[in-house]
Amino acid sequence: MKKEPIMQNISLDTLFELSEFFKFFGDTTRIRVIHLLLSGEMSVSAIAEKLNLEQSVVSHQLRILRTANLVKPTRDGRKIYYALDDEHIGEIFNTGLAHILHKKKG
Amino acid sequence: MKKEPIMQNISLDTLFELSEFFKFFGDTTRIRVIHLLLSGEMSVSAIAEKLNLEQSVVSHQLRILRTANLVKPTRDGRKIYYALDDEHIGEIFNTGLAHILHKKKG
DNA sequence: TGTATATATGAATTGTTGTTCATATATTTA
DNA sequence: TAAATATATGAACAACAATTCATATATACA
Repeated sequence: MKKEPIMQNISLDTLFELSEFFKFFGDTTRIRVIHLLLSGEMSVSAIAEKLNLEQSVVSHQLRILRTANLVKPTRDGRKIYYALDDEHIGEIFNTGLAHILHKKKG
Repeated sequence: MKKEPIMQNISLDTLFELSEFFKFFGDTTRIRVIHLLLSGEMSVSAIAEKLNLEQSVVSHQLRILRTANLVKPTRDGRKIYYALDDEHIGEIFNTGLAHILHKKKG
């Protein structure tokens, strides 16, 4: 089933927000974090270790994602576990991924 | 029907390409151009006029989209008409838009 | 062939963004 | 309460990206 894209009237504001939203996916570090969290919540240190990144880098990027409500933190003792906040995120990730993989095949 | 995001093993390279891909949507000018082209092909000058942007701004951004094969040009006389090259683009645009609109409602 | 029109491009500038490093805050435990 | 651990944050720096302006190229037409 192929959906025809139908253009709606979308305000400048909404288009701006949309581009801002896509920006969150437009960085390698953040997309790797998002990818990791697709399999479940994880602590900051675990993310850093798994992705082989400095703790500070991960914290900075998590703050950006958290501020945008893409991830949400839960404290447990001194660890803070981050999880994806929105169900749509996986969908967007996968749609983009499908495109990339489709193009790879040619 | 809600799809559970299932994490696959994705190479670092692919994740990088994915973030690069999302970058194209992460700019107001480009997302406005993409939005416009969802309704069909359009010449450079028509895009510039419709979006109230300098011709040079539009050309620069079109080059970026063209290089990434997101749009394709067709010359007719001295006008060049640009169209979205990939069917996925509308899908990705709409998925992001759905997210934005969903959040607006709260 | 010269002029007008449509688009593309290069260089300079400016604004933005990611990382690094140092340090601060919060929590646990000795 | 002091030390250790986990995370967050601010400032500085470097890399990058978007716009502007000037100009180049390509096509059409008089």
